[in-house]
Amino acid sequence: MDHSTCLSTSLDLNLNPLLPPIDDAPVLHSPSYAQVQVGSQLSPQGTGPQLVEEVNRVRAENIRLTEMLTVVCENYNVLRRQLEDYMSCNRSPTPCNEIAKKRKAGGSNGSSNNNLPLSEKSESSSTEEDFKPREESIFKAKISRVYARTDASDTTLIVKDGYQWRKYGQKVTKDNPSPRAYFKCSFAPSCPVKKKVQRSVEDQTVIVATYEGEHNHPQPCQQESTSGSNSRSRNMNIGLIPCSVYPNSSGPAVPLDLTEPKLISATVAASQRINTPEFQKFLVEQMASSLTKDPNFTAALAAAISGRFLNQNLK
DNA sequence: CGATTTTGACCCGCGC
DNA sequence: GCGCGGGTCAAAATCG
Repeated sequence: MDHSTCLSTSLDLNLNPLLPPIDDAPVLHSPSYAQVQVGSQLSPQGTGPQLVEEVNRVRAENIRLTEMLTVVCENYNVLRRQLEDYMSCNRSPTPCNEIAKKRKAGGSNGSSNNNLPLSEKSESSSTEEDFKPREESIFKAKISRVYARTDASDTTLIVKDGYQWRKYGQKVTKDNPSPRAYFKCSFAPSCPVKKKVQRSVEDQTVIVATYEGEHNHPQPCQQESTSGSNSRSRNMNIGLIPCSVYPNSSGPAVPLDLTEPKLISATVAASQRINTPEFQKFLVEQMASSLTKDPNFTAALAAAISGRFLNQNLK
């Protein structure tokens, strides 16, 4: 993605040149915005040295903002390359270990660790040492939370993450009246991933899905495989849409865009998806959204654009 | 009939 | 040692 693309498509500030200057804009204490107000109130007849000086200042501001945008886009490209590098580094099919998973030493089935799937048997052996340099970051990725908003009337605990799950238990926990559902990946025992799904205490329309472990296989689900209300595919959920991620930032582990657990746990699928136009567009939108939420940036950009309009009018 | 879900029972860690 | 609570098992039920 080049800079021009970024600049031309992503910054939807709703600035319409046909519209008159916004007078009821929120109070901004940015000096740039103050300059716009001064400039926009100048009458065409005001052609003194003061006006020339003002125009020059706005031009300089415009140039400065253009440079800022260039820097922002360059930073974006750098971050994107780093993300791609990270994805490719984690493309190894070796499943990562589950955190501190304690299997019963002698369970009711009398089994020992010999019954553990291969991915778990390696847990305490060399694998742990092999990944020691990156141990901390990987372990943080082992348990992740996804917040999905659903209908309050929807009683199903479904989080659309693209993987197929098999429910193996349900419990009502002490701190939450809503039942907690326990799922295993349908590829178990070869895939050790589990997830717990429960409605949020604060907001019943929000489902909190806690993932443990990482999938060692790509997403099995295809769109056409889930047609109808087949109960056996009820957990074969397709495509966690970014907007379904809980946007509230008050939570301790709100996954946003690139740290979204699905992307981390399914690095293979993610690394393929990152090159799709949809993902690129999503990244650009996220970037634009972050920028436009910054009042200083918005004010400065508005000043630059207004200055350009003013500049054109004076020509 | 096989795959999946449901749900009560059981296991086990932890705090007291 | 005991009770509590979260997590898991497994038989029965359900579904297509």
